[in-house]
Amino acid sequence: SIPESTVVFGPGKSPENMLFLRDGTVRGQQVSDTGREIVLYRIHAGESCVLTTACLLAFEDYAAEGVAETPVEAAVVPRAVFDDLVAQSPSFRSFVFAAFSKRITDLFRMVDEVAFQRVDVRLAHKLLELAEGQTSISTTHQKLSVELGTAREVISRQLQEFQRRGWIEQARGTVTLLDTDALAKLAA
Amino acid sequence: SIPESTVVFGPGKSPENMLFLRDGTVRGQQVSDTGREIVLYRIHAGESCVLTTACLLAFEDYAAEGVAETPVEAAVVPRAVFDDLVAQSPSFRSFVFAAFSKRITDLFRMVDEVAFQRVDVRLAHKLLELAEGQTSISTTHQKLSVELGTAREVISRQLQEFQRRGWIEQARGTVTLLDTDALAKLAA
DNA sequence: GAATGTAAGTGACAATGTCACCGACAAACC
DNA sequence: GGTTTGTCGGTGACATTGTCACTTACATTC
Repeated sequence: SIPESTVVFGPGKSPENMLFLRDGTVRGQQVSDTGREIVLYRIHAGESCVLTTACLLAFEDYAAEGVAETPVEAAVVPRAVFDDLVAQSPSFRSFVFAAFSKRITDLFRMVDEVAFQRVDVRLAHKLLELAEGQTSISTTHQKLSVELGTAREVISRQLQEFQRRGWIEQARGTVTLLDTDALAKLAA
Repeated sequence: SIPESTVVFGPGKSPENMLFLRDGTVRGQQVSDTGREIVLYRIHAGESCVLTTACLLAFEDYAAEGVAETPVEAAVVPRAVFDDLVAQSPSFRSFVFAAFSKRITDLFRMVDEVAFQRVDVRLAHKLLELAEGQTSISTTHQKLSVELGTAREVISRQLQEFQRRGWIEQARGTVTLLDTDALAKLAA
């Protein structure tokens, strides 16, 4: 069991064991020299934290970290056991390779978004994603800027523009979606 | 044997077999909806093309492609053989996992660069990388812009600025490095 | 020598990032 | 109650980068 906000892996914190999440969410993010941050991916229950952990073991000097976003329940698997499982269980093998594949394709998508997508489109997309069908989102401009890897001011301006158009309403710490259709149209 | 410029994998071209490069280079790149492109990584002799290939098999709808940058010699390994090798050979396993790790950490770096690094810094870095100790580089502004995932005009302006400072000289299709120290200092 | 295609230059403008602030709100504290 | 403190969000000026619509220069082919 891991409490919320624990740093699962990160600079100077390479775990010997592999984690398989049974419950909760781990957020993988990166901090740049300039102080800006970006969320790279999330690992949910049923998925493995192995991959990036393993990767970062191989290339130490890396400024990425994994943070428990909720309280987390995880199965701890020693490296030797992991290796045995990969050797002996075809289904475990395909699980591991699928996890690697997902991670890599997600990162492809990430590069594409950051390099080529407009911020307003990405923000609309992220709002709909965070809302999960609800109309109200509890978050700050700062947190949204980290999700997209941009600056807080940029988020503030974009949200103002969305508000001006009547698509959302804002209060301190919350965003309320008024016109999800319009947002979805922009996101597409 | 594969001739230069062959598309090794890409949209609508998912190979059944895995490739292990014996000679040559394969470039992995991505084309966005807007028409802009970016080079994601390169695979050299001794490395495996398996990974992204395998990944893209799992998630078809993806606009990434691999192109032979030089004539390529590669060993073709059927999936079943690959699976056997992973199960039976610890050294093959570690080779494969190391390759996955490298790919993922490279993509981390890529996201970081695209999201947070200035173009002039990235360009200086790329010029030094492409020069490989030589002083002359054969490339076009267009190709450099694809390397960095930016627009040609941006490269043209930056190179002009470098030239104005006496760091480089330009001719149609070539860039000559005059002051590598200055470039290295900017890149750092 | 003329036509063609690629490479590179240019200026205007839009979008995004950076900086240095300010004010508004909420919780905690006296 | 009033005050302090910290977080949250707003703002304007400016730098950097991206986009568009061209033009000019060079090299190859005909």
